[in-house]
Amino acid sequence: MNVSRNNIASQPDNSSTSMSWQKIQAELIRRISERIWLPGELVPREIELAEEFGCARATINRAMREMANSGLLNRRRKAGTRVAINPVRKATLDIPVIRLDIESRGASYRYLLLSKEITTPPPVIANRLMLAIKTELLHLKAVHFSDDQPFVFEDRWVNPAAVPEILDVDLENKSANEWLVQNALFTSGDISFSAHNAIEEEAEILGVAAGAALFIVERLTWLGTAPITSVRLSYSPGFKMHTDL
Amino acid sequence: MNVSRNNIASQPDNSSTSMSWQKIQAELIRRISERIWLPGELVPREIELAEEFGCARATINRAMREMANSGLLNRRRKAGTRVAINPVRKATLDIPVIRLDIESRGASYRYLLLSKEITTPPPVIANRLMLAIKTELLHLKAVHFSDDQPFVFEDRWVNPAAVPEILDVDLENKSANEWLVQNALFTSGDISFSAHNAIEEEAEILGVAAGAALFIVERLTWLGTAPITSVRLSYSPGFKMHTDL
DNA sequence: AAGTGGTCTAGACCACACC
DNA sequence: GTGTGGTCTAGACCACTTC
Repeated sequence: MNVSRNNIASQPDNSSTSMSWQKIQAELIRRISERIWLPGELVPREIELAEEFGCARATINRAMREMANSGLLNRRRKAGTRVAINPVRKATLDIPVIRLDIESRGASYRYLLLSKEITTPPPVIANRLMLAIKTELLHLKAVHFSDDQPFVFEDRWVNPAAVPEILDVDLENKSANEWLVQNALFTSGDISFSAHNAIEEEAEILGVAAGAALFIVERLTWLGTAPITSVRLSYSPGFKMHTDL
Repeated sequence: MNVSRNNIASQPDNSSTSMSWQKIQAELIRRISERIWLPGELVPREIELAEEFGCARATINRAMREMANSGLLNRRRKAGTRVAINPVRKATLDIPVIRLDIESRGASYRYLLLSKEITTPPPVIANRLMLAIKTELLHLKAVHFSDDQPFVFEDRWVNPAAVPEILDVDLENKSANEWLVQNALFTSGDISFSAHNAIEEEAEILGVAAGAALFIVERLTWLGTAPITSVRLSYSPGFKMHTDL
């Protein structure tokens, strides 16, 4: 049964391609951005739009569901779908392995383990990980170089109870960053970004003046209810984290 | 080799709920995180999984499509689906209106427009916006206060050709940030985050010492091929941008 | 109680990439 | 050519929320 799925005005007819939901989404976005549908306004029901576009309700649902995910629409059962009043744009940041991040910028990668010891963490770290203060953790410090320039200083605490294998890994040659990404999938975590004036240790390691503005990433990851690792990355001045919207 | 999880007939219960694709996704994630499916390994085809789970192929597709979006799987037509070798975790950052950001932290919001003029931008701004250097733009400087403390300094260039209405807006009382979010949906853009030592102007406006580490957000937005605005936000020391993974 | 979105199904066709 | 994922359909049932 061939479906003549071509009715919205005079679309130059990609009826041969299966881009229907994306075209519908583009049209809905147009109606919002051109203020044909105003912020806060109730938009037609899925069934009505399906009739208008001559497609199945599932196709409309796909288009609108993704718009709701990206913050453009608010949808509630029974209450219907409304144009978001404050369209919260969501930016998606990739959190890559540092080596790949550096190499993708066309630079050479080198890694140096500065220290590795098993010890009890300071209270602030224990609290973040929700572990007893006397719990012994693996404490690592390392530098990642880009074209032989210090690029990022890594200060990491790992909970061996969550990933015991890490105690046997040769961390001189493979960074904990990379090993953990490949071997310890986490189920949840959080990340924060901030700026911070370099303290002496950071300045010395990164080869910059004390007080230089460093871009700081702090990340905490969990496997179920077990904390895996807490890491603080200090990026050399000049670093920018970039993404498209 | 089939696994006969004897679930096809005797689904314990959740047949009453419609959580099927999410449950399937959770099971697939379990197989990856417990290394039943190894990184780089080809996983069964959609049809095979549909048979195994006793569901339609579309349900498997929904589960796996979202896993591919979040970087856990790599999918290619004909080549099949593989477990990602370097699971690039993606963090989703909300980019809210500054006022709402401050208020959601439980603080009071105040806004002060420092300057507003129509002028030609410096070359670096014109280049970023891909406009001729002599194009006249609206240049705004403003501060957003949180509990009467300077929170972020906003330095913005707006292209009136893209949003002529902004010339008539009372920007003393409503920030360009908020007006643009509500009135000038963009179709694409990019954003970058970095750290930067406060120069004198920033230090004075934010009430901090020169050289303090500031968290910088630079954002550029487009409506189709027309540049809308380029903005640089300098956050007071102590600011952290946070998200869950 | 009723209306709306969320999800599922069984089948179909197609685009794309590998052969 | 051929196999895999990407998408679409028409219909169905259900969950959630508001009435």
